[in-house]
Amino acid sequence: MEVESLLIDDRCGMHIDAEPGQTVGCISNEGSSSWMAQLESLEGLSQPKSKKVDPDKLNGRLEEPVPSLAPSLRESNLNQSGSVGELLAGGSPLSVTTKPDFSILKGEICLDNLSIKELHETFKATFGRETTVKDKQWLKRRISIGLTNSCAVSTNFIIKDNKFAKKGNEEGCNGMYGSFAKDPSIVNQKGLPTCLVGQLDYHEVVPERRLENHNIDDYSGSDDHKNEQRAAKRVRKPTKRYIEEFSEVESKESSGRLLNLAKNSGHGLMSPKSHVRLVRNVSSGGRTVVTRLDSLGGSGIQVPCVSRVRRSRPRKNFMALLKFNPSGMGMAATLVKKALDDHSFPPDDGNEDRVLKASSTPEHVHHLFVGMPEKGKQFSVMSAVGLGNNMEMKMNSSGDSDDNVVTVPTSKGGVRRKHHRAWTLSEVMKLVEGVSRYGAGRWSEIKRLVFASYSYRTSVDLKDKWRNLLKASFTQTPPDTGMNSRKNTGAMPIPTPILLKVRELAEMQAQAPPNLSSTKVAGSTRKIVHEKQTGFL
DNA sequence: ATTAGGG
DNA sequence: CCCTAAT
Repeated sequence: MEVESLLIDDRCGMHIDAEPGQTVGCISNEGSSSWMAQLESLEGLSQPKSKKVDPDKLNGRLEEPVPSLAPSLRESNLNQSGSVGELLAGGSPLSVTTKPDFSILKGEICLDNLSIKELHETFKATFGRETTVKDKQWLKRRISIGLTNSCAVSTNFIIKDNKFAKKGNEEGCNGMYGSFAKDPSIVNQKGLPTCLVGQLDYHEVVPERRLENHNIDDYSGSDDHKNEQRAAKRVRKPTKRYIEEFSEVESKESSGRLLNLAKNSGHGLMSPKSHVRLVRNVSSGGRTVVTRLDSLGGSGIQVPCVSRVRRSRPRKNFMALLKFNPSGMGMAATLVKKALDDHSFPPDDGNEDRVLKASSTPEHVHHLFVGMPEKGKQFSVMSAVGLGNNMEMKMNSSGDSDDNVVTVPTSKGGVRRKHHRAWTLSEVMKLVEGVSRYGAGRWSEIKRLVFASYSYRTSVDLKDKWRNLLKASFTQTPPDTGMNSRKNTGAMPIPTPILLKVRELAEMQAQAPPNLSSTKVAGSTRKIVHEKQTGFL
């Protein structure tokens, strides 16, 4: 934390002196030339009098620093590993995969003043990938770290006692790297400056690491973790609830990406872009687990991304079986149940926020047979591959309480169930209309005829909603029951006219409850009901 | 499979 | 919304 704030401060302070439009902080790791260019430009930058450096000049001066820097490196045995010398001298392996567009990062780098959107842009410029995180603190921190690790630890900074400090202007590269060499605490076994090591890890310029699927987002890596811990406090493992929640949100925003991932990973053809943006973890089993960078606690950690699918109730008989042998099944039963919950695909649910479902398609699904000694039977359940990987986490992480009821905090204080779908006004109106047409109670009818397209509304839902509407209509319409407007529920208050209509229907149907006898005898229930109601409409 | 009602 | 009993 110290380091971070220090960095930000420095950056801000430093930037005040800098001319706008000037790249600050040696941002680019695009290639050797730019790297050196940045060093050079920074030299100028640190001097208040320096004016905007025009690109041409920069290029013209490119040659100069290289020779001067290289010798100094040799002297400080930094090039023992070879790669470092290469890295700094040219042909840098840096950013082989990642090609951030640092051009965006001109001028304003004082992260504190940036809006979320700007931070996003900066983030993209820094890491070459998008982010959906809206946490300003996190963004700033991440960008800060990114820039630092990138190569910002340039001529303007030296590292001393694990802390960054601004360096005098004309010290030159010698001084900088000299200090590295002199301070053993910041030089690792290979003699690499720790900041550079971090840089390597961070941008996975080392081929082997890339093969291990470490990438920008992967902070679970041990090495990265060490670096990370220095800047951010530890955070607890994400809970199941958190994971699910975030996954759902994310799935809406990046479902395309995820789909892309699923598709590409199967063919082993990841587009460069998606490679940068997505986090793919291929476990030893060869299973693909989608993970994502998370902002939990402000430090990036990798969190399994559970594909959200609208759950449907397990088959009744299945539940019955579970009940028959709740203890015998033990863990297995629970696991199976969870599998059902998370990976059963309803036949309908045609629209909205279900896109993700495609990413956990049957190919990733296999049948799991669970023996039932008592019954001498077997039954199969759907279980997604990869579930096993998450299973332990899913089970354990929910150690705190967890009654299997996933709730989500609302904008206000309260919490609400996970799979809640707020009733829209149009839905309510349709409901009312349906009731008026077919009568309250005929919910399967209404569902079929009016809510055919709303797959997520079951007849029971309609019924429940109607019940609520009734309550509301009799409650609220009179000059605001007792106190005015109950705490403004946050949910849309349902227009009074509709409520009135509801009450009308209710009162009317209370008087003339659908007498099955007559309707059945008459054989034209609908007509009767309809006629009665139209009179009031 | 539907409904009604309680939770 | 979920769950269950009663149809």
